[in-house]
Amino acid sequence: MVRVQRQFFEIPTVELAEKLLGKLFARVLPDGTVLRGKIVETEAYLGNGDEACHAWRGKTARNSSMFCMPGTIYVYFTYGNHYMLNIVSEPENMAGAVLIRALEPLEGISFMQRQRGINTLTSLMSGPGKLTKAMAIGPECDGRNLFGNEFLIEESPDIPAEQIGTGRRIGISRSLELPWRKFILGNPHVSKGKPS
DNA sequence: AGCGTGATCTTT
DNA sequence: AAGATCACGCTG
Repeated sequence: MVRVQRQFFEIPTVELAEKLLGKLFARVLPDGTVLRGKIVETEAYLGNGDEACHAWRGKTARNSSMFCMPGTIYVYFTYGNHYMLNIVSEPENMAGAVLIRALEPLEGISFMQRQRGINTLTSLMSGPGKLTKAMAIGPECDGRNLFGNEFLIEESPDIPAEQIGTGRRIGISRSLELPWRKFILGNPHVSKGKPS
């Protein structure tokens, strides 16, 4: 497996949301267990002009890692239960991130199933809250990055444009008009959530 | 379709 | 200090 270069993340956020489709997200646990999934659904969030973005009003304690260098990981807690995983984009001190909404499980599946308490595949990581639970990603991961030995994005061929679906983002109430959700058409691991 | 669950942010 | 909101997931 070949990791993507640092420059991979240094492109506009919406473009990055598309480029990440098909790439592999991997976590290596301290005991050497490898968890790996293919990114099949993403959403772009941009600090400037996007009222659905946590950082649209500026930097706060919660969203501060969104202002870090591209390739940083932004993890936050919501709805009293769920952690969300984002990959930070845009130059340092600018806010932007791509929410990872769904992964197709590839490796470490028994660990993931144990984490989730289920034994199916298509509902294992088909949602942003599900995939963090499956990969045991919590608040301690906020602010880490994809350049060490724990979290990696690995190369895989780009998804052809005709296989990429685009639409409104899910579960938000503002900036509904921005078509910044991207997903692989027909992939069974894409989340079942519907746009607002 | 309805609700749990708790941090964060806005408004008083 | 109180109230609203929330980049969700599960039951029914």
